[in-house]
Amino acid sequence: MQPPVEGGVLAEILDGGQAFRWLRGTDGIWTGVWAGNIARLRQTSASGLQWSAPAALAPAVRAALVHYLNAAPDAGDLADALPWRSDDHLARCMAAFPGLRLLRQPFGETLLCFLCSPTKQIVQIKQMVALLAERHGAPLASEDADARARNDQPARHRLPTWGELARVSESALRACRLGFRAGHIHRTAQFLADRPGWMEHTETAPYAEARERLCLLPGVGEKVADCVLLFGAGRLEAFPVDVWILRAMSRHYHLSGWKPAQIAQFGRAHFGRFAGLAQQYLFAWERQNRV
DNA sequence: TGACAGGGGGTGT
DNA sequence: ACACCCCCTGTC
Repeated sequence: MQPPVEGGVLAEILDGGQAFRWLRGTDGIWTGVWAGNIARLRQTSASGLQWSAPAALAPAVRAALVHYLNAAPDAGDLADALPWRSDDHLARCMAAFPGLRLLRQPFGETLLCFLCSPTKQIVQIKQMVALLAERHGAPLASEDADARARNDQPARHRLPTWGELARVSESALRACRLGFRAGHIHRTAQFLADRPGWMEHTETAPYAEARERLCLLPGVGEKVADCVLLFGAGRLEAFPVDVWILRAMSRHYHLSGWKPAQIAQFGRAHFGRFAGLAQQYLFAWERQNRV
């Protein structure tokens, strides 16, 4: 596989707020689950990456992983197309996180994870989705039950589908430490159950239409909609504005006092077609240099 | 080791 | 502007 990253950038990609289902073992190996896939990733050198998967699914996981990590050889071209030549702060962010990239996660799973995200930090979001998977998601078919028993490890589960979530009570969701997010997820599941094909249509609709449709869902506002489109649908024009981006734009672009919607519009205009990638660099830099 | 605030990557009213 | 829900974290 094409070496995707350098240094600590792998952690920023897997555990920096795009995805919530990667865990780092004490040995430094990352284990992640998405859709029916499970993979282990290890940084072997400054820019080398090693992966493994259960033997039965290794060929499928290899293909899925290349797509998921956005690791095609031309992935770097996207970053080069950003206006770093005329934007000193962006250039600085890009230099600090060489090889940073946007994941291509399953659309429905991304929606579920970001419905869990409001006013929560990464550790807590990971805890919620882990409970959702464990209690309401199907066990991964590929895992070797005997090996699990020997290691005394619990089975890994995929996240529940929206069809599965539609059959889970709100109180059962609340028991997954979701707080007020349980109602949002419950009502979104009912909404989707009543509208077959709604998600598929939304995933493939033009950006503006897809964003409007997502905002119809309970608990989805402009920020969450943009995260779902950016991390779960490959829409690089999406520019999620959270408190970190608000802070970054205030500090480095002299836009203090601007409202999130204005910042989003500015971001798309200033950074161009791949504004969402620029957002990810700014976000990573701001979070690393938090006060 | 344990109790106790404080605040959190947003949305909806 | 404020409630929503409650878990993590820092502090005593």
